[in-house]
Amino acid sequence: MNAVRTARQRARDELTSAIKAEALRQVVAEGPQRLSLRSIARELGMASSAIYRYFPSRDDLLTALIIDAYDSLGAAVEDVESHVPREYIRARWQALCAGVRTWARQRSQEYALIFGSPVPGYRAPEETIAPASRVAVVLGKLLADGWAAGELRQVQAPPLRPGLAEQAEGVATAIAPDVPSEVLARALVAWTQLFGMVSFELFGHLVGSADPADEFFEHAVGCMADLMGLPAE
Amino acid sequence: MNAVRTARQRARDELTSAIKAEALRQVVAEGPQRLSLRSIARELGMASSAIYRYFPSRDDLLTALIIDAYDSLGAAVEDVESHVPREYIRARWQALCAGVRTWARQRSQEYALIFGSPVPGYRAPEETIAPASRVAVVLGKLLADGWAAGELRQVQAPPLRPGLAEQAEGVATAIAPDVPSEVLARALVAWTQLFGMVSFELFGHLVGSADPADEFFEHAVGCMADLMGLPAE
DNA sequence: CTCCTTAGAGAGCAGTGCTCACAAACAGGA
DNA sequence: TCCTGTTTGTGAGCACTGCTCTCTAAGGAG
Repeated sequence: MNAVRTARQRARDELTSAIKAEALRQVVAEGPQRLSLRSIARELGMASSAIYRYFPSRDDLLTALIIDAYDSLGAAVEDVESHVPREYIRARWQALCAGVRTWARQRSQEYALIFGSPVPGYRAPEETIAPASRVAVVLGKLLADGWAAGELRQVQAPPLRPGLAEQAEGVATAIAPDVPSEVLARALVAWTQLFGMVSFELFGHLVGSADPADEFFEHAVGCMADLMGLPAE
Repeated sequence: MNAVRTARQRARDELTSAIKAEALRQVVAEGPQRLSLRSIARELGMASSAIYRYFPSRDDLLTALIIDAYDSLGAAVEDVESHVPREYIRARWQALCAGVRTWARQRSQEYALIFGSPVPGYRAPEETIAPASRVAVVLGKLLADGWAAGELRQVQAPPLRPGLAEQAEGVATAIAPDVPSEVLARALVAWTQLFGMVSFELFGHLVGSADPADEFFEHAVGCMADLMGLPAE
């Protein structure tokens, strides 16, 4: 194994990403349904069977795209959230939410790839876990900061059943040390609300009620901030 | 046109539902991806081209399944909710939520059909709207009852921007007359939370945090009940 | 009984994912 | 430098898909 990659390895890397790029192009243009290995091969001027030297199956190609999508979303959210001064906890939450929504609207097919219905029989492989949790990590940090600064208001809510308390504890130790499980349980509620709302907007379930969804989105983000006890501003 | 259906019409109706039944069987067994007109035809002992006398395309068959799924969900939720005494507003909300979740877990492929990513290029046709709103109607009624009985507590929340107020007003006149738009806006938040949570559970996004999700579900339902100002019990 | 509509059959088209045997190109050791 | 084993790319081929077309054979209404 050499630090200088061989010509073969370089070519392989290049073709691998060329295939992914063309695959992504097709998914964006026509949705994952119509992603076709043969047409990728055609576009790249190679035999369709050659693709299989790079991805063992169509599903594996899709999985690669999913990982990239998770990473892209994570990076986008990290970016917008990082531009908010650390002490403005609520603004950081708002930035996180806006980041998710903006990314989702700009790259709806990739969003659908991650948060839409999983392909039947498809089990998310190990390697999706880390990129998938990037956004959650941002939320965890923001809560930890708020808690450490003593800025999280007490919120009246149902007490936690022991199993849930334990689960929340587990999440805490993973991404938000010291934050009480009551807060994390409610954060999980806010979390599912956020993605539920974005999914509904993108998948057309808000047509006829809150579409366009800009103001509704802002309102919901505020409600959830209150639910988590984030400071007023 | 006769009240007595002709033999031909009877045969058509029967075959239409036989096709749908076999299609549903396949979707449940292997997911919508693998639904194949040819294998339906094979299973029914007919030529594949004959299917097209009943459904102009594969997508149309899927649309028919989607409508059935909406109706099935609506009926299930209406049923469990109707067994709760009318005056227990909070219990009715809990029943609604439990009904959605139970149905979703029992018929996850059909749930994915409705709330998963829509097929690209697919626009929900007119005829899906009515069955799609059955569950929403249940929620609307429950809120209207609570409001009429003066049981909805005031909840402190961000004020509504004019556009959202108008949208909420529209929803109100459709399914929950007289209920103030503030309440309905928050109900929409609860609504998206509910389906976001169920989707996350079904699609595996809670693995590693709140899985199994029973207690988390109960907690979230309670939080959302509070958000809407539903009475304590 | 006639005539028109409709249901079904079967061949065929263009496309798919994926496999396999084969031939080049490459990489590293002798 | 040659030689050998591994990688890459090829093209034919299999079994399948959605969908269209033409043709035949059954209803059903007058």
